[in-house]
Amino acid sequence: MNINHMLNEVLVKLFRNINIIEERAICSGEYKDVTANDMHVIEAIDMEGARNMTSVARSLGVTTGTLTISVNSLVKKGYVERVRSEEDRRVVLISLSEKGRKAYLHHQRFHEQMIEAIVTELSMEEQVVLEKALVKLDQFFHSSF
Amino acid sequence: MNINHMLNEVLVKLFRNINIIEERAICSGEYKDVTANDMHVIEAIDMEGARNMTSVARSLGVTTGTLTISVNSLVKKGYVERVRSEEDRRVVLISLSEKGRKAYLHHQRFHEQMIEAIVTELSMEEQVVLEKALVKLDQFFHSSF
DNA sequence: CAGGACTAATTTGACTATCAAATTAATCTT
DNA sequence: AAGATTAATTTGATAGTCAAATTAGTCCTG
Repeated sequence: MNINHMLNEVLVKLFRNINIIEERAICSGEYKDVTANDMHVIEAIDMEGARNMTSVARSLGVTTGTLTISVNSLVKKGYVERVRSEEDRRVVLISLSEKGRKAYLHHQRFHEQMIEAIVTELSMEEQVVLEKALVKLDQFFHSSF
Repeated sequence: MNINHMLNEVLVKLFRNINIIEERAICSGEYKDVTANDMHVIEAIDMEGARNMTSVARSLGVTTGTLTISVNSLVKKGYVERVRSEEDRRVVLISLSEKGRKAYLHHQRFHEQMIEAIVTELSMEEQVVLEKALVKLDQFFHSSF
């Protein structure tokens, strides 16, 4: 089996399962009520400061209407706080609650474990090659779409 | 910035955007009515022969109920054909129509271009390293979930 | 400074994807 | 032939998504 087939196979598998995999990782902890989508929103809001709906929606690549629904549920579950801006009362600022910040950090550990599992047993030179390949993949996506 | 952080960043980006990216690739062609999910079903049915619902559902990791809905829509759009098995009349065999096979091949080209973009400019030694890293990634997913 | 244009967010209506559980229909077993 | 099993579909519920309509607030211009 050549490298192209290998790569294709692994990438196809990732394409198909990446959400399922991440969902399982997210739900396997103490944060059973957090969906993969919820976690993406939590990651986008980020640890520090409060962001308005439009900018978070844009960085997630969804409409603000969609984000409103997601945030409704995250507020109800207690991960996110909603505050109307004082400067411009049209604007809604969203930020992570204490529980939200904890969930965020919990998920970061999943990412760290994943990276650890991959780079462990790879030499420095090999790590550099992997990085190079991933950057190429990223460029491919940016150039094509 | 160290290698772990870079790897994490690229992987997180992939995790977040991989479906959006593939969806755009699928819809950007002449097959505007094919969703990413539709394409996964088409890939699972495969070019040759007819497969029954249960086995396709299993290889997709969804329930047969879910697959029934997906196949309803694919049949309506003309990508998939449904035939009751003669040997066992409980069984439904699904296969790609001519249009379905064309869509499948069209999507394969996207995969090939992607692989090409990654492998190009990597030496043989580097390709071997990349393969090793991807096997690790795959193992991580299998062992953890 | 009032009316109109614009902007931010939410709501609404529609659709896709998903599951578990109930149902239907066919086959196998004893 | 009855009961158990199996394959697929249907049903009822939920999440995520968009486009378009709506609501509410701000800005601009005559």
